[in-house]
Amino acid sequence: MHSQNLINVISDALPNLNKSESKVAEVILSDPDAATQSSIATLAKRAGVSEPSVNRFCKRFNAVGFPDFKLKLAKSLVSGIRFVNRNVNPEDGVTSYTPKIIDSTINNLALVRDHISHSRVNQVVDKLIQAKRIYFFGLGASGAVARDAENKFFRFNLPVSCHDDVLMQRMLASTGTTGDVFFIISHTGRTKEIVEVAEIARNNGSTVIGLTASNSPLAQQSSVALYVDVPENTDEYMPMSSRIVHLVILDVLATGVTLRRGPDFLPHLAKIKDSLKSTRYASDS
Amino acid sequence: MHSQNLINVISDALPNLNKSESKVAEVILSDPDAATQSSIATLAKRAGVSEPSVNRFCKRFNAVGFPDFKLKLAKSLVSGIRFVNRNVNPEDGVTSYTPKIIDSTINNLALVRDHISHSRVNQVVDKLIQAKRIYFFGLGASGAVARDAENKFFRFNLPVSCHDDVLMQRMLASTGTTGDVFFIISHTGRTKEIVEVAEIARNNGSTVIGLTASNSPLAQQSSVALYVDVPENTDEYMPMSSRIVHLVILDVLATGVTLRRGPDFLPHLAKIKDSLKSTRYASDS
DNA sequence: ATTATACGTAAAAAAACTACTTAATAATTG
DNA sequence: CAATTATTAAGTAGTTTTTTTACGTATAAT
Repeated sequence: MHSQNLINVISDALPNLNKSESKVAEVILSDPDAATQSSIATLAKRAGVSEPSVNRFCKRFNAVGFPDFKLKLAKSLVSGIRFVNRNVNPEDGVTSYTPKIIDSTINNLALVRDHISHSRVNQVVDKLIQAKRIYFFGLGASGAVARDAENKFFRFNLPVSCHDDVLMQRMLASTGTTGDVFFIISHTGRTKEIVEVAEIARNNGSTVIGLTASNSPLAQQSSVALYVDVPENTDEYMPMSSRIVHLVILDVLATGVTLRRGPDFLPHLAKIKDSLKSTRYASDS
Repeated sequence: MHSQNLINVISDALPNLNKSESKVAEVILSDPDAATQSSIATLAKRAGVSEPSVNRFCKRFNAVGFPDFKLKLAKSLVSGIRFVNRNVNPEDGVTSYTPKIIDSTINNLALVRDHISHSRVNQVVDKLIQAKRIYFFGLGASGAVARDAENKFFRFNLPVSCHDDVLMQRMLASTGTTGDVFFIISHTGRTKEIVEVAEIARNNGSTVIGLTASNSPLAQQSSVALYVDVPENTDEYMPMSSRIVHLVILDVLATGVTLRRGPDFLPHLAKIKDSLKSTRYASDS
């Protein structure tokens, strides 16, 4: 898998290490940040081992040598530290909670960037390209995401609509046919109503795309599912950021569709953009 | 300023660098990842400068020396913010456009994190706390943002609504009074209709909060304006990401309000969360 | 013309690595 | 079961690479 955290890898391997290697591991784990800044000699001395032992240690963990190891260690420190200990707490002022929330969102996006299945994205783009009609469904916060998606996809000259009303969703799903794509957005993927809607749509031969958590009932009911597993918020002050990840994935999909349509399609997009010009005050730049 | 990303720092400093320094900067920016893995000699050669020049370059950017610089560079690469001189182009496949779009979004978020005015955020939180009623207004893509905001803020036990219909907005603005807060979201801040609505609301003694571009007519009409200046997309394939930035800022504001309300308010939020439980399939974990 | 700044050369210092040796442990056989 | 032999682990010393420093030259600015 993509860049596993080096620190975790080391502490996992701890029991399988031999004497001097575990000494080195101990020192590194006790203060990883210091390790990234010390020379091989310093580290060897602190661990009470020889320099080549440290070097061998590095190579065991798939590094080219000591400097390369330090680099990898430093990298895993950044992503690690930002996850831990960056929760919002009641004492925080604007200066702390503002960057914390933004950083947490950034982190989630970075996670998705590294873990999303490109082949799945491609499959979804395929389905969207072939669609005769697209429905975007979501409830609550995902309703707003569906709304945004509608606003993006209508540009493709396709019948597109979005619905956040359970009854409407159910009725549309039951009248769907082959060629219809139901794009269903749900953070948990466990809302009964929405899973049922997915099932109804599928039974009618429509394509169901699920943007949701892996291993969720919705993911199982989907023809193609895009997994977004944003770490659960243990922190009550931290806002839910799966919405944002969903939006960005829809951006990715829209781009995929645009690219597939080819350069002949660009003038159409430009026309839509221009249509807004007269509604605006001229820019002073 | 908040721990600015080293890569951004370098590209910001680019115009102030002298000949050989800018050569070094060019090489590093063109492929930062490669830079972290090369020796000072390799880098110097590639930049066409001497080794001490590279060393001086490092020190200029507050590093102890070359190795330390490489470390810091590596760290800033992970923190998510990759250097995005990388536009989407027609030849891109999923594997390229997916990370490009996500990276660009991350980049914009990092920019806002580093440039947003904390005192303004505080002022807006003040206004929201004092509000007797909040209206979220937006058109087009910002309509979806307003929708999301409504979904977030209704939890505060306040009359909250969102509107993306110009006529509705106009009527509500004209009936607004002191104690009403009109939260107006607009990427450009130049849409005539929405600027007029802001003016009407203000003339009636309501508070107008603008989430929009600086130096825009809407910003001028607002009681308090939060500036979001996302760099213009020269690239036609790159989606507009100000929406996402707006959403995250609304997350920040909601958190600000929650914190201001104090811990007594948490049970209320928990109750809302619990109310959804029965609508879901049990989690298998 | 003089001073300051920018850049490079060359040599010294530091750091990292390699090859080789010794020690410790495990396995095998008399 | 002890002794010998493999086998693995760790260390020493020396080599190579890398980085830094000190100094000198060139170029630009005053």
